[in-house]
Amino acid sequence: MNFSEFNFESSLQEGLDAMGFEKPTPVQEQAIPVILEGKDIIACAQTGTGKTAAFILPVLNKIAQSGGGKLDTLVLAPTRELAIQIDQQIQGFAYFVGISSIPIYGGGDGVIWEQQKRALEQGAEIVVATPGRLIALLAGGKIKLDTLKHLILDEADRMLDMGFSDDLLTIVNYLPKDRQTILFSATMPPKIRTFSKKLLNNNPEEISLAVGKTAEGVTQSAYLVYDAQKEDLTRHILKQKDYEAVIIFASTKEKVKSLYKALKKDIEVEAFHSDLEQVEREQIMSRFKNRALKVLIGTDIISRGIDVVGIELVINFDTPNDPEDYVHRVGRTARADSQGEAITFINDKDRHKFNRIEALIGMEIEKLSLPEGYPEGPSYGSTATSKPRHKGNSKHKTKGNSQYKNPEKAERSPKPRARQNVKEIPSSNNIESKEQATSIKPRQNPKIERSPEFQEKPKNSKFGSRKNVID
DNA sequence: AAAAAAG
Repeated sequence: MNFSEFNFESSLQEGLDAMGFEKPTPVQEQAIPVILEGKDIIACAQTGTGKTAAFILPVLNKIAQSGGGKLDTLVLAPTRELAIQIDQQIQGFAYFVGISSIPIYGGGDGVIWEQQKRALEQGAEIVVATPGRLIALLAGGKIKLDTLKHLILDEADRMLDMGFSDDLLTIVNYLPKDRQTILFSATMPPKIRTFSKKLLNNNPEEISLAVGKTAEGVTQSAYLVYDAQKEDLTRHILKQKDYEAVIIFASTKEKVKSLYKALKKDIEVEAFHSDLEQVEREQIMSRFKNRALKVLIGTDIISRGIDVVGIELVINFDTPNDPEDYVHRVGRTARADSQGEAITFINDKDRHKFNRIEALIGMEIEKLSLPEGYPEGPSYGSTATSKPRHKGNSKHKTKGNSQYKNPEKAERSPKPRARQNVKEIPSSNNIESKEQATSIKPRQNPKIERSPEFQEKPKNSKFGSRKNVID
């Protein structure tokens, strides 16, 4: 299969040639003909599969055929970063067909707001938006969507999880009934099905690609640790290699902030979460994408979709609450067939969460022994307060990052251990006392200082020779 | 149970 078989307009095909796009990914191969036909579509596909190109290429082709000049397509995304990124990718393709796209999202201190208003006045065929700001614009009559032909919902499951259901219905009320609706979702829970009935026409085409799978190029492993050991272990891991691009995920904004404060003393890191100013978010993301920043600590705001080429290591400082989030976090690495590493910290309370993750991805992830000199972490198969639990899922092991691998521990089936009743690390333990000392330090101002050299604009991806697996 | 998104 080759892109040329879709019979795109010559300008679009030339663009694809110029960008080095030859073979469509599976989701592109399945979705593009359906969208070209004009049918509504529900596509179950994960990030990293080339989703953006899958929906935008056929849409661009249709706009090019119609001559453009009118607002034609609305793309909705759950986070601002995702909206920005989708817009940039669209611009990369749209350039070749003389079509324009603008991003619409909140935050930004009025500056971004002004830019967005100006862009809207100039007009564009495609708008990529987060729901809140778009509704504000619609309500204020600043944007008209009555010429719209295509509605695309990206990460629909996430948007519903985030409580956007009502917002989406509000937006849809502003749209013509006679339109094509394209829904992408990483998962297909009943909630999405019910919801899609409200937005899509009677007989949408459904396509589904492998879901809940982590990329093959990712070496996954985990440590059983006490919370007090996590920070030190993070430092240890970061020292093992001269990593160029690492994301550390923590489960709350407060955890992200406190880990940031602790690590920034001797490592150049930034924190990424929704409490930051939008300009800071964009600057940090830009630095990270440009490799000016090597280590980023973030909440799940950056777990989905964010495409940074060449992330070598993902550390799950906290076990993700939602098994789907594990797949998404880990999916930040090993993109576009590259290699990557994912290490998850599991504390005593997170064991059941991790079991659910292993069930979702259908394999057991190797539990590594803590490095030399570290006190023993919690045991996996039992808790201090309950009877030892059997761990049924003794499936095949993943290949290990054998750096700290203790074969004896990795291979044996978990069983109650001599130390299993130790609830916390003994107070004589060095790590424990050191960690506690850091954790009771007074809060610092969460505002981040920026030096002027980091004020550069995001890199334009327009002419980048990016592969078609970005989304 | 927490994350994000409109001020």
